[in-house]
Formats: sequence, structure tokens, C-alpha cells
Amino acid sequence: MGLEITITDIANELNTTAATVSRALNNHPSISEKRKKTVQEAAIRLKYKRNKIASSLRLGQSGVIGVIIPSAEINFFGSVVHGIESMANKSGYNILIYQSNEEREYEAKGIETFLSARVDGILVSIAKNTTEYSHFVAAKASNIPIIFFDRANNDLGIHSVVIDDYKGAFIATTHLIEQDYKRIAHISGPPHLKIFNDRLKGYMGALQAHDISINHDLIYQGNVSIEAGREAIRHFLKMPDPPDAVFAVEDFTALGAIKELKENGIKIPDDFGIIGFANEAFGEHITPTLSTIDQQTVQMGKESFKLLMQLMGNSKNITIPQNIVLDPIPIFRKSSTRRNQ
Amino acid sequence: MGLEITITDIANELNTTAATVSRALNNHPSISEKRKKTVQEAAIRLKYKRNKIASSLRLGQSGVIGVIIPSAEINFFGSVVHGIESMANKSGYNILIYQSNEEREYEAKGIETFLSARVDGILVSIAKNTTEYSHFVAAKASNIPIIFFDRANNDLGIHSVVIDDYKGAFIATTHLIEQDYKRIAHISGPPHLKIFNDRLKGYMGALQAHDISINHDLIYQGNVSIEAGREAIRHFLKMPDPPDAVFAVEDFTALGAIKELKENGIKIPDDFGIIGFANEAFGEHITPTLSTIDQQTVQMGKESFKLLMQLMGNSKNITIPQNIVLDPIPIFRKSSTRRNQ
DNA sequence: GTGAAAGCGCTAACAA
DNA sequence: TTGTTAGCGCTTTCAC
Repeated sequence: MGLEITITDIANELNTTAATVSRALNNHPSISEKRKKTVQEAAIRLKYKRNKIASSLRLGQSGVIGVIIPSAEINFFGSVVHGIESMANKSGYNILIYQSNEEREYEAKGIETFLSARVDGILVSIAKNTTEYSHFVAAKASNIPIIFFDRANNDLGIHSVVIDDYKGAFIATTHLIEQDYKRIAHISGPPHLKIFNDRLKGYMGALQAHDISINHDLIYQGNVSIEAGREAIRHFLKMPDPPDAVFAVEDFTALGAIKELKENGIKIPDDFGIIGFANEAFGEHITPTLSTIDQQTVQMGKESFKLLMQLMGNSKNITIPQNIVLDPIPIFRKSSTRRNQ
Repeated sequence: MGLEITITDIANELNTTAATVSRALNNHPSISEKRKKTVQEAAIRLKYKRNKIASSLRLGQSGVIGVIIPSAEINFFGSVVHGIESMANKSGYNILIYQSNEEREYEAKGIETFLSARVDGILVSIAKNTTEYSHFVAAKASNIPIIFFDRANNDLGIHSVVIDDYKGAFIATTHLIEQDYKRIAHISGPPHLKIFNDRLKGYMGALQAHDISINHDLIYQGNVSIEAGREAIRHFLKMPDPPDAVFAVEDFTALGAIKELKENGIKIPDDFGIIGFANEAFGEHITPTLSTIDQQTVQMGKESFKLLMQLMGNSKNITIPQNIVLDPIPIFRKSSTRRNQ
């Protein structure tokens, strides 16, 4: 550093001033075309690269968006980040990534870092282990546009972009009903997380909508993992009157269920139907292929950025928290589609 | 903006000067402990957040690393980014993400953006469609530390961190030989990409090392996809003397091969052995589980950042390009492990 | 141990 | 249409 070409260098070269060069490079209307041309040429010739740091300091905006995700290793977030970045890129914004590792401490540090970096907006998917939200409240108080995506909290007056978990679960369960399964169970996730609780409610809502009474023995509470799926099936198979279908809270749970059922010689989908949630990549490659609910990850990223753009444009105008809810997309594959239908 | 608290505000509050406050906050040795304490307290009380943009401008370094990846949606890169970010975070650096979408044009724009943002270093995995490298040469010329990871080009004098594709392919092929498969084929990728060519060479090297002659009819050139795997198998099965095992250049290709073999009623691994490359997530969940070569993605991210740190520390000292080569890790599962062994 | 003053590179109000 | 001047918030040299 220090040896970089500045607009002053260009100005000296052309016997003019930094102000004129700045205006020419920024396509200011009051600069003659001839001037613009000579300045552009000199800039290229001297290999000038605008110093965005100086520009940001002067303008009071960085052109950077901060994104906090639990982990870049999780497919889902990579996919959302893809949506965010591609949209942001079109609008001239860059994306700073921070991983919370599912811990509140890192999450709070991420907020601090972003505030310090003077990002123009923050996108967050809340860490699993976050139960205390003052860092978000502080961010909101400091007046920076902030939006939750996927893992949101509606009690903080913070905008959010999520998918309709209730609806997704409702669709999934209804599908099992329509496939003529009679005793439909649910493997749920930790109930303190809203997304999982909504899926449980969607399951119950679908049963009720079809006048099927809810049997709490058919609801197994797991912790969203392959092993939880296996445990649930082991538990169900011990019952005198076991279920003949399962809506699993998440694809990995569904996968565990499938593995356990296959090991017990139970035929899927003929004797047992399975549907998951998330549309993980493996779903279309396992046997049987897994029915699931797609979460519109890329779209979620794009919508999140779009909403953020609105907030950054006129944060004063949007006082009521916007909660954008995306439609889940059902993907019915073999694990829940009976041949004899 | 504009209403943010600055060190001048703190200085006024404490009847001192910005210089002293700056020094106190930066733990400068010549500031008394008492001063430091009062300044820290005032900073917290006034909710001061250091303006990193101003600091960066003054210091001539941004504390930001630019990372260019083909797409955040691809698992592999999410995983590497995870490694980079977690390592960088520990050293107080932040990560700017840019997606090339496999196009040279975006890649070049990413370099421009990063140069303009005055990032302290750049990490790139080259886009598939990049065949002209002047943008990298320009970056190198402008003296910014730059490193390729995974997809590298050794002709530009640019440092790189990759895995040993030759060795991985050698191990995979040797494993098939040791499992007593007799006619071992290879489904390769586009030969102009070094990583795929290295795997082809590793396949051939392993055969030669075991005194098995190379039969070019057993090398099918595909384009790294599920469909390519299927096509290859269809092609092989038409042969009068078809192969009894395949080392596929990549897991998705192996997956296509497995699907096609199963549909033809061929038993894996008894009558046909398969091994892939990449350790994609689906591999351990399909039937049969897929043998593969792990690419050490997280480690690759960490090593890349570590090397970058060295370059940023003393770029003058390292004149010879460093090419770090990580060891691939074999993962042998059912698709290539015969029961009768 | 602290203050005064300058400057990083850019942009914008004001003046001409 | 262009130049002058000031200042964004921070750090650092030099002086005391």
C-alpha cells in the first residue's frame, strides 16, 4: 500500500484537480464528455483502482452487507448465501460472511464486527444455542437494517423471511392421508424452536382438517438427526398398533427412519409411507427416493436481500416489521407414493 | 450514519483529546492504566463502536480477505469457506465472498472488486470456463497476496493449496486391484482440467505399478455428472469383455454408474466394484454405500488461510510460489468391498 | 503520559 | 464546467 495510484495522481497527470477527476469517474452530469474520456483513459493507463475504503468513509456507507450463518458447511446456508450474493452483486453490494457456529457468543461478536465494519445491513439466521436476544435488540437500536432469515424470532420487532413451516407440514401430512395411510405418525424436533413447533402444528392441523383424531402416542420427539429417526421407528414398532406412515420433521430424520424400516424388512412405500422436510441433496439418490418439502433456499436468499434493500433505501418508511413467508414446495417421490394408487 | 459516536465524542466527554482516546483504546504502552480504564468505560457507556473504515483508511489495511468461489451452492466450496472463515476469524480477519458462477467475466470482476475494496489478500478457486488468466496476472502484478485453492494453475507463479489428485486416484485404483477386480475401468472428466487429468494419470499409474497393462477401451471420457456415469456404464456393458470395476472421477459420476448397474441387475460389489472421488454427503446414504476419496475440504480452507497469512506478513520473503499439496483420505465403503474377502 | 497537527483518499458544498 | 476547501474518523509523528 501507499504506492497505489490516487485520483490526485490522475489529476496531476492531466493538469486538473482531484475533484474534477472524481466527478469524471463518477459520471457526474456537469463534466464534459471530452473530460470524462481523457480521465477514464488516464485511469486505465495508470491502472487506477478506486479506493473504496476512502470512498466509504466519505460517503458514510460501505456497500457491504453482513451475513451471519450458523455454518457455511451446512448445505442449506450455502444455498441461501448463493441467493443473497447473486442478488446483492447485481446491486453492487458485497457480502461479508460470519459463522456463529450455533453459539450466541459468536453471533454477538458477529454483530459487533459488522457494526464496526459499518455494513449497510445485516442478515442473520439465528444460532440454535441462542436463547437470549439482547445483541439483536442492540443492533436494532443502533438503527442498522437487520433481517432474520429462516430461523427468526418474531418477538423482537425484527423483519424476517421464512418459509411457511405450518403449510409445508400440512401439505406433507395431507399427502400421506391422500395416499391412504391410516395411522400417520410424526417425528418432531425440539419444541422450543419455532420452525419445528410449526411443523408439529401443521401435522396436527392436517389431521384435524380430515377429521382424524390426534393420537399423542404417534408423536415422537427427536432431535433432528439420523439417529433420532431410527430411535423413533424402533419405538413405534414396539407399539401394539404401530403407525403405517411418518412425517419426519427433517430429511435426515426421515433417512434414519427409512434405514431402520428397511433393516426390519418393512416395505416402503407399500407398507409404510415416509415424507421428510428440507429437500436435502441425498433425497433423490437413496432407495426409495425420499418425498420431501423444498424450502426455497435460493429464493429465500434473494427475498432477504430484496427486503434489506428496501430497508436500506428508506428505513423510516417501514416501521412495522415485515414478515415475508415463502411457500414451501412439495416434492413427492417414491417413499410416500404407493404403486397401487 | 453521522450520528455515530466517535473517539472525539469520548475525548470531549473526558476532557482529553482524540489521540489519547485512540491510544487508550488500542492499549498503547504509554497510556496510564487509569486513563485506559476511564476511556474504556466511557466507550462502553456511550456505546462507541470503532469505525473500522476510518481505521482501515489510516492504517492502509482492511483486515478483510476476499474469497472467489464458483458457487456457494456447491457443497465443496461451502465446506472450504467454513475452513477459511473459522481460521480467519481467529486472526481477526473477515471474509468477503464473491461468486464467479464458473465464468471468467465474473471472476475478473471479483478481482477488480477486491482490489478496489483493498482486501489484504485473495483466495480463488478458478472457474471452469476460465481459459485466459490475465486477471490473475494483473492481481499478482499489483502485489496483493493471492492464492489458488483446489482449482489451481501452476503456470502463473501463483501459490496454491490443492489435494494430491494423482495420489487419491492411485489409492482408489490400487484398492480395486486389491479387492481382486480384474478389469478396472475409469470414467474420466474433461482432460483440459488439471485435477481430472491428474486423476486419470493416478489411475494409470496404479495399474502400471501392479503390472497391469492399460487398456484405453476401458477409459471413458465423461463430463462429471450423473448422466455421464450412466452413459459410461451403458457403453461398457456393450463391450464383448466388459470391465468388472470402475474408478469414477467424481462421486456423482459414480452415482450414475451405480444407478445404471442396479437397473441392469448387476450386483455391487460382488460382480462389480465402484469407487468415486470427493466424499459427497450422499455417499454414505445410498445403497450400496459409496467408496470414495475425501478431499479434506475444511483443512484446505484452513491451510489456504494460513499460507495467505504468511504472504501478508512478509510477502517479500516468499518469492518462490508455494504449492501446498494435501493428502487425500480414502474412505472404503460397500460399493467396492467384497464380502468374500 | 498527553496534546497538537497532519493526512490516509475520497466527495460535496460553495464559489467562480 | 471546473477549482477551492473542508472534512469523513482514525492513527501517528513530533513536541512538550
